[in-house]
Amino acid sequence: MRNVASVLHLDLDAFFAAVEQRDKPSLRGKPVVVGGVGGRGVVSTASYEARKYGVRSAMSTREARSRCPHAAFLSGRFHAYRTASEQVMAVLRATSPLVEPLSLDEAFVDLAAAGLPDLEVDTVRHVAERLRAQVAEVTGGLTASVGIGSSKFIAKVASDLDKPDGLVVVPPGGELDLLRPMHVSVIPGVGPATTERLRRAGIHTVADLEVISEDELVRMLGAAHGHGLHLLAHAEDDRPVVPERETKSVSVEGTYDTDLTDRRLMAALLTRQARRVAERLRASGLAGRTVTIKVRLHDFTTISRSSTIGSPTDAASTISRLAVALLQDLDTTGGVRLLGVGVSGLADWIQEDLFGTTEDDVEPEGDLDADLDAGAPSTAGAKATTHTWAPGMDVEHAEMGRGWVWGSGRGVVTVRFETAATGPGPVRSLKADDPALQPWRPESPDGSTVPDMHERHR
DNA sequence: TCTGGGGTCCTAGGACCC
DNA sequence: TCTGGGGTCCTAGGACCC
Repeated sequence: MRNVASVLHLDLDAFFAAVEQRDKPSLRGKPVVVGGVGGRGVVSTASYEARKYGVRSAMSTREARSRCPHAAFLSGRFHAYRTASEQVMAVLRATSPLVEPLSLDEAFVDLAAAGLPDLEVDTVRHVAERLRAQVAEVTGGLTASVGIGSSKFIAKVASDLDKPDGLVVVPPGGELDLLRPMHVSVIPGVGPATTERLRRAGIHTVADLEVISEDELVRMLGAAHGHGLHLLAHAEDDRPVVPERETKSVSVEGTYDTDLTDRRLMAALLTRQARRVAERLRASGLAGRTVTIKVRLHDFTTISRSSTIGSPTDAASTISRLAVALLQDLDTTGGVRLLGVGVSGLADWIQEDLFGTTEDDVEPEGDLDADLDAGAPSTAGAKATTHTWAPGMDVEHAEMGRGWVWGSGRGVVTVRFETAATGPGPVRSLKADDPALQPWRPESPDGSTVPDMHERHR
């Protein structure tokens, strides 16, 4: 917690529904529900007109229809939402370099990094009013609710206090007075399960929580959660605003309108999902070692199975083969309502098989593999070297100029390049004799660090 | 015909290594 | 023959968030 109100939280009001109303005037002033429109869909966002009828996020669309039959039910246009979101984030970033998006419609802004003359309440309030006006201007009239406080927690609570289209600044020193009467569920991380456990212990408000010892909370909720809750109950929150967060996993899942019973169909659906995961991994320059499938049975019990391979992959064929194999071990009698595939254990580099022995559905637009094959050193600037290792042999990294080659196993080498054209990133589809090809430089300042991966092969 | 999709973080147990 | 801990990795499940 800071001694000034310098953390801002901005939340776009009923965002998806508001974009629809903006783009289709006939929907303005009317109830609009955006979400899954299929038999098993749920509400993503309800306009304020629809909320009057009790329609809420995460409610099943069926229930929303029964509560508000005359609403417009829309499945959503994510491209439009992303565009609007990017416009808003650009406005925020023009105010401070420290902007942390939480989703398409929400972000924290660190005003301490905004270069303001001071961080007095009046000053930050003016900044917020200006931001809200700019948001409306660049998005064609979308409104946002803003909260400002001495921490993320307080800013987020504050932005909720005067929705929609509101602005609340919590002056430093006023945090506990604000929180004490509130229900424990205002604390981030306190969901239905935690609320129920606390309720059984007679704890309902933040004030109730405040007088419980940390030890007691840790006993009740576990180390991490108990400790975190104890801090937040005392309004102690030093979490920084972090602009970039590393992706940890990529997944695709789907719920089907009728339960699946045909295993061949399930395998085909997993394969299609694996392809989409692979596409997204490649688009982000990522690859991962752990493939996980998720299976939700007819009775809503959810099962996951994972398997981890020796080196990261972004190949649809590898991901789908592992996914389908994981499914084989599962009993799905009774039917499956959801299937999903995910990849985690991500690295931002890729292992190539130089000898072309894998079934890979990657279409190499250039033929980096072939050029590196058989020890053929490639090219200008890159000077790639090929090594062949015997099974079980220790593999060490080999420095090549300012770049690196890694490898493990027989005949497999991992190469990471960067090009003048694309900047850092995997460039597997580039021809090896492309003059733009430069060896990738390790990111550590002294150039001596190699990824952890290496340790595993020794 | 209750209960989405994309994520993050935590826990607990077992394997394995030193 | 018995008896350790500590650390890391992997797996499965659960809570939570938007």
